[in-house]
Amino acid sequence: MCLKLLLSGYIKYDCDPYMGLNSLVKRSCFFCSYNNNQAITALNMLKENRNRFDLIINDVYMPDMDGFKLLERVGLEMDLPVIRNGDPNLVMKGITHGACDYLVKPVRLEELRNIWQHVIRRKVESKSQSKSNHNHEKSDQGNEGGDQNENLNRKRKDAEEDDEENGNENDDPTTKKKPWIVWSIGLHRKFVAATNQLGIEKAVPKRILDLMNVDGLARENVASHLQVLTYSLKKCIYIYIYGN
DNA sequence: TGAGGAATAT
DNA sequence: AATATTCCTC
Repeated sequence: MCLKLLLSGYIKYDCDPYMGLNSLVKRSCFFCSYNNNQAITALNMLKENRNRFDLIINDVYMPDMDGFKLLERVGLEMDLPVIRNGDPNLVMKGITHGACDYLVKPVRLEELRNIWQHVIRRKVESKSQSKSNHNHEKSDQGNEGGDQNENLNRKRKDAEEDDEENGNENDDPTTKKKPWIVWSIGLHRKFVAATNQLGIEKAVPKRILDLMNVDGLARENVASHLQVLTYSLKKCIYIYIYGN
């Protein structure tokens, strides 16, 4: 059995090894399609391939549409499980809007396996209802009867917030060494906010840097980050169009 | 000169 | 892998 998963959201932070989700997806035998970080694209993909996806994981933060709007429309027009992936503080809002589960990054293999089981069961049930039951071939992990019945409380404490503002107390002008910038979630959010505000045309390192207004951040840092994101985006679009 | 961006290095 | 640095172009 092959499940189709639509990952929708900011590419790097949802799909790439930075968060470990990509490798987990592969290890879980998902077939995975990506789209870019535009909710409207995700919606179009879903409409064109109504029966192509079994599961949707989408991110809370999407620039062109309120991510919750996507959630509502998917829930109204299609019968698909949607999993939110993002800010734990928005979990309740996601659930009231129709999400059936949520993930908090970084995602662990165990969590993804539970979802996998859940989706398999749902798929098998619907198939056996419409027709005589099929035998599904092996599922990779035996995973004895763990009750995965709607465990909606899956909270994980991650000290992922709070990042920049790391004082750099010793900003001694004589010995200025460039700090190693870590693109934490918070810093990345600033980047995304600045990028969205600028628009695709004007989102160049200098302007992004100015808007972010982060102490110690250099234009080169933003340029490097931007390059990686752009590369990831292209790669994911390529995979979506041409396959792996 | 300075900036953007691909290539390359760490 | 994640980020920095180099290098070429405009």
